[in-house]
Amino acid sequence: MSVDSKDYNFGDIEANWQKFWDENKTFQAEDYSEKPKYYILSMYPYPSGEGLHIGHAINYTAPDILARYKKAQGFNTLQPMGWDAFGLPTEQYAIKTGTHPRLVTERNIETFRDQLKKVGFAIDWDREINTTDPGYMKWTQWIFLHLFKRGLAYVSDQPVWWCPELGTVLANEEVIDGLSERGNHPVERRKLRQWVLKITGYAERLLEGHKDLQWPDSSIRLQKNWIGRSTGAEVEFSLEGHKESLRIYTTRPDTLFGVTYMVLSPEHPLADQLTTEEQKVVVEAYKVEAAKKSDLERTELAKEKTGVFTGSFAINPVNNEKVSIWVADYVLMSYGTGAIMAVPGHDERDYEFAKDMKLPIVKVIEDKVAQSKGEETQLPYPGKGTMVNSGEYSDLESDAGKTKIIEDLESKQLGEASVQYKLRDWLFSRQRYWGEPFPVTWVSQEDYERVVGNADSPFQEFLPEEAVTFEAEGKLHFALPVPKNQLPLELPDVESYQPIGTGESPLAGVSDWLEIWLNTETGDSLPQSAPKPDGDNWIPGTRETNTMPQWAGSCWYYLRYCDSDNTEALIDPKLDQYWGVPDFYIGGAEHVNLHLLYARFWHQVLFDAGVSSCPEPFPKLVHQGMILGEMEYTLFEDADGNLVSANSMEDGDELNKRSLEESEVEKSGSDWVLKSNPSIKVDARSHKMSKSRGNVVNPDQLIKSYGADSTRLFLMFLGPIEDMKPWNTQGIEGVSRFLRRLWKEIVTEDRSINPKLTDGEESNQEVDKLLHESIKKITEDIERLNFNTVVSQLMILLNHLVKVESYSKKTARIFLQLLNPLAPHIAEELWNRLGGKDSISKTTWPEFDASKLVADEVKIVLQVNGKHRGELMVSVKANREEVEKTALKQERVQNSIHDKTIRKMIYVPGKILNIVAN
RNA sequence: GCCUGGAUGGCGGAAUUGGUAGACGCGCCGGACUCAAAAUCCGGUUCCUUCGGGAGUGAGGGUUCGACCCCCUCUCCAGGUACCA
Repeated sequence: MSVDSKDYNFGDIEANWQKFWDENKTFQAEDYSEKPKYYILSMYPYPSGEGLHIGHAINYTAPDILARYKKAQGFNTLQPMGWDAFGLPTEQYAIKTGTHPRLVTERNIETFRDQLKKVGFAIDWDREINTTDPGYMKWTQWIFLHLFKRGLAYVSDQPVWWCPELGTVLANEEVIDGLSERGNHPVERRKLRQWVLKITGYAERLLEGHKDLQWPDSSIRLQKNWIGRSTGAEVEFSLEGHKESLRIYTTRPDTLFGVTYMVLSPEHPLADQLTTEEQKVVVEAYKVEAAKKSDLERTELAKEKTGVFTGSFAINPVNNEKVSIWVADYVLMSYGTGAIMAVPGHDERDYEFAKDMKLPIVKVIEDKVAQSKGEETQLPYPGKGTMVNSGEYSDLESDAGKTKIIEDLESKQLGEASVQYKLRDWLFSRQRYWGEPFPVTWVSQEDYERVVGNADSPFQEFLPEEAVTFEAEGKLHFALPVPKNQLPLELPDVESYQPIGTGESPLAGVSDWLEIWLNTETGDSLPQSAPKPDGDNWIPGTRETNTMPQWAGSCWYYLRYCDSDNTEALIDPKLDQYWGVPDFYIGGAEHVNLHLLYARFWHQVLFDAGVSSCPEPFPKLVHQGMILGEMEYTLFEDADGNLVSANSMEDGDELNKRSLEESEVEKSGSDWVLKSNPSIKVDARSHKMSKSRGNVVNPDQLIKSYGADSTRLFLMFLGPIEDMKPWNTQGIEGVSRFLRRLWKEIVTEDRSINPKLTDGEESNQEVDKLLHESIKKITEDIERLNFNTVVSQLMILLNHLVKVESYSKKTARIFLQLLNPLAPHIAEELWNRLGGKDSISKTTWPEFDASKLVADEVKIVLQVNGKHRGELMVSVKANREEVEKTALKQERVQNSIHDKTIRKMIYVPGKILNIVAN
């Protein structure tokens, strides 16, 4: 099995063992194995045309080490791989080149798979999935139907981000500062028919579920903030001269006495009614202006508050005071009730607005901290405190007052406690071709009711309690689910993937697919271009033209790996019982508020539907840090060619940048300066790898020059997996040298095994001790994912082995087992040459022998007043008195204490003796 | 603004419970081998020093016999988020 070579010929060795693993299915996960299961998952890649990135390599190497280690520990490990293959870049490439996206996708996957195999991952390739595969898509659509049936999917004509350049609508998350996340094109508001998923219905569950998750605290906090639960009250304000009342949401009912005006969002339904004749022109103009304003302008730094008076007044329910009602765009329609009570004394935004509009400001909360210092409460004071100027509630503390006011309002039916979330429902449709079609047919009300009335029809399974409808040109359309027997609903082949410009997807132009005759008995369909078949079971229908966003497929892919070929069910319940959900999930922290939240939502629905037996999809989550490009040094020049120090730049300065070589700069204090002119500071930092910056490191190139093992080792040696760390190509020499040294230590010039390796047990005690220390440390470090120190320890061990006269083959084999998770190819090869049968990947992880770790002597560090003053080797049995006596005789200790009196001595057995003297 | 992380030699990083700061590696310096170079091997490498020592983990203070580690204040960097009432 081994390669016939006297040198460390990593190219042949790696190809040989990769083939071996493939052919022997070494890393196949076994369904229903007796062994305990361990399911390791990494976020699957989007197979872009650019191929594998060094970030992918590091992302997949860490879990691969864990997978190989767990396998050696006796687990039935599952490490799968798949493709998140729907998506915009592929579609855009198709538009540009006229190639079918399916073809582009296949090609890209081919490349990615080859590249991943060349890194040598212990993946069970038999379970590979592809979100664009109809056999996969079927179940994505099936899950959508579950959401549909449960009333969690609805259609809404709503303003969405429309990107003219991309010809599509984007989700809030895909718009950053008014520009598209992909491509940085400007976006604008446009109203379009959209599918929306009611993720807000699961907000509470999503928060509750957090308590059982082993996630980084910061990620939990991020999701918590994103969901943004707040508690307060909804309060009714009656309106002067109107029957209706105005409902507002506040988190601070304790400030009700401080209300001096009210604000409606410009889109508020009562805005028109409340506008008096005299104010009509002003309010109308303001509303038009606000509607035109993009969110880009709303989020612009200059947050000057604007607004206009409606001419109407509201009555404060707690004190019957009359307050003016305004319209202002600092109040959002999409949060709370779209209207607020303004308390300028205790809210910064209201304060700012009140100042500008010269509205009254009242203090109703006393800042106790200021008070205790004898100072006045500074307004606006948004904190809690003692209520003042609040009638019968005065002198109560904020929290107590809050509770009491809510109670009183509730008893008078003027308000009630209320919980609000920042989280919005999930805009779930895209106007694209390359995505999952919605399994929905639009039919007339009459036809819909007929289907509903037919208890035997295959449509029944997914009919919602309340019909999903939308109105267009005065006609109401009803959403009929595509029955399970008709899934998957596949994409039609089209000539052009170009957006048709109306905002609708290219599918809207494919009439043979779009307009159908639908059989209400069987669910079958025919294009309307064909004559209508006989019988009144055939009704006309129109398919949904939106497609699902890329998130859809990734919301549940981890379940499919457990049963990737099942055509009858998403997952066999028995396999769900066996594999459950991943025991370990790793991926970028940037997915916390999107993919990870969406997937949790879907999973909870699938749990409710009985598809999964686990309440949460990802019980343990780890993020890997980004790899930055190599350190770059930048020099700045002004327009006249004068050098400018990096720290003295102003924002508005127009400066030319020039890249410098490392040899042109040096460090001075904490700054980097120009060698030729040390008064000029240069900018020194690592940047995110990007094509445009030209600092992308290609893993193929590294593997070609150094081998997959060196590459893997180096990626891990770079630093802790969760940290962001800069790349440094030179550094790979170190680990490469280490593997070459290892090779030469075991294989001699004539291809035989180095004669210094002996048969039988290890007879060198020092070697044995270090070996067992290494087993212990490496085992613990892998468990803690500290792979960088695993590499260090292996280096320390090898350095020692190289130095000693001889050691046993047994020791060498254990070394290879410890190395195997990180550098599996060379480990397999040398294992084999040392006479190992089969594959090292099938061997059991070595255990350390604690008895080998104890030494006869220990080193005691001597300190005087906490300062290092030498060290002492003493027997482990030495008692305190002996150590103290010997220590005091030491010359360096004597020198430091001779003119002082010893006050006390602190002794930590086996570690330290600190003599306190003055 | 708010919420998270983080800051240790020229560089990446180590120090697991408060106990020798700088493991391991890169780079650099010196040496061996070589006609020479590469590769390899050996030694050195935080700073200052009168060679006794002294200083030192972003800055300043505190707790402690003893602090990279705990507490307070501040600076800078990175990420997230932002009129959410």
